[in-house]
Amino acid sequence: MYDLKFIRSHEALVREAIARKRESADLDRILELDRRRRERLGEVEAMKSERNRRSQEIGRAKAAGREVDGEAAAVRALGDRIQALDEELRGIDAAVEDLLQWVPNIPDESVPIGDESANQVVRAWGEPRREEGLRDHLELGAALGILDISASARMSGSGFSVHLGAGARLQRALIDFMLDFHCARGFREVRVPYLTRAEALFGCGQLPKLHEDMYALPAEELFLIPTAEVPLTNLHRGTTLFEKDLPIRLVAYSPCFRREAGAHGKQTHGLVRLHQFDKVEMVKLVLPETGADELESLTAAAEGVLQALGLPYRVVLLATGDLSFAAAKCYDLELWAPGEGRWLEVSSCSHFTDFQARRIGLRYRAADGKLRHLHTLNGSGVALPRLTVALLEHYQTPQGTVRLPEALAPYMGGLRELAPPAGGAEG
RNA sequence: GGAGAGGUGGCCGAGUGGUCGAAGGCGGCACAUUGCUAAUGUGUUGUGGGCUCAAAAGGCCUACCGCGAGUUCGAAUCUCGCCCUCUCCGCCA
Repeated sequence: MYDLKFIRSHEALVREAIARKRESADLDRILELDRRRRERLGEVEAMKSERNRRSQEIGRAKAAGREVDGEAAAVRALGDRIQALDEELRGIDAAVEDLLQWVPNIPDESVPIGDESANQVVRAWGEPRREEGLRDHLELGAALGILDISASARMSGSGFSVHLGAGARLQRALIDFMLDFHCARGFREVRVPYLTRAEALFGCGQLPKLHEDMYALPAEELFLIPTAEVPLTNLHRGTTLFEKDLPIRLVAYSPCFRREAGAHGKQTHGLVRLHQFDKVEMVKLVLPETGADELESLTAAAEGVLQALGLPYRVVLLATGDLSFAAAKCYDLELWAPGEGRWLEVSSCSHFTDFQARRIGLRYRAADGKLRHLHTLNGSGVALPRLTVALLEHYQTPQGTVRLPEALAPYMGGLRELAPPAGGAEG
């Protein structure tokens, strides 16, 4: 969130950002309210100054034994007028606050302008399999006895999944593998709450915009997290860090909960879009001047996972219209899913500049002694269900088995291949 | 869930109606001094907002002692609500 001072002095930039991100923040109204606010503020502060001065005089007069009733009554009247003005001011502040929440982050200069069609594939890795007759993950999962979507549907409805046997272990193995992978590269493992308050979500920019996508527990005033980004980014909420403590690189596993309101359709079958899914998430808190580089290395970290698993992917630089509300720049990582015959987004690596830091109250004391907001970044490293889709579909063999990447062997108890259950027994 | 205690500046910790943005200490910074990255001395050191200034510096004003209301001429200090922490009891994976 930007403050009024910034918006006042960067009006054109903000106006452009709103348009390019296809947001609808009412900048004119904000600027008008800002003018009114400063006008009123000047008045009320002058009156407060007077009240303070006269109150002190009353104190001195009383100490000297003089009578003060008349003056006290006069100051009281002044106080009443202050109260009325303050109330008006509070109203203006609240209105401005409401409007400010809808002002999006400004896209970085390197971000292509336009809608989804302006997204740029910046690089690709690996050879996508494109033969005919490849099975999709649902067929493979059923044949191998490791995935049962209808079982989850019976108890929870659509948008959930049940993994069985080696399939369940595969999920656990992937989580462990990814956590180890990132920890070995300087990220600190964190275990986080899966329920947070609205403030934490607001800080990340999930609220107010994505309210409809959130699972809420009204009785507790808590929300199920849509991603571990929320607890990780809020880890140091409201504190002042020292420059020497930065960068802070965090990684956490968490389940993620999303209502995905209105998202049901043909491209969401199987594990492609779920209400609950597992994800390993990275978050960085960094110095502003290193933000751009940190985004590149963050993206590289997520790519590292995919490379270690030998899965073909491509990196997409999102255009302004596709960029999320709080992001200034974002790379999506997409895995090739041969059975689906399409690319699936498994990671989103974003640089939020100081947008989240302002909302969360994340500052650091710079070497020159000044307080500044730091920069936040996050990236999936990576999301499990679609990774599973790509893995099953990519490593399927003509024999109906699925080979497992060598990197997972230690996490699978040495198992190197998923095979259909023998004699119809359960896997 | 019940009973009690408490939340003050980067940290520790005083402060129960006025001159308190807040003693003292630690830490930080500057200078001085000492035969050296130690010790000592002196000074300095919060944040947000508004106005002023071409800008910066500076200056003036205002707000902030967990959060929000209230009492009062005047609130860190009194009252109410909320949040959080700690201790004891209960419950519990």
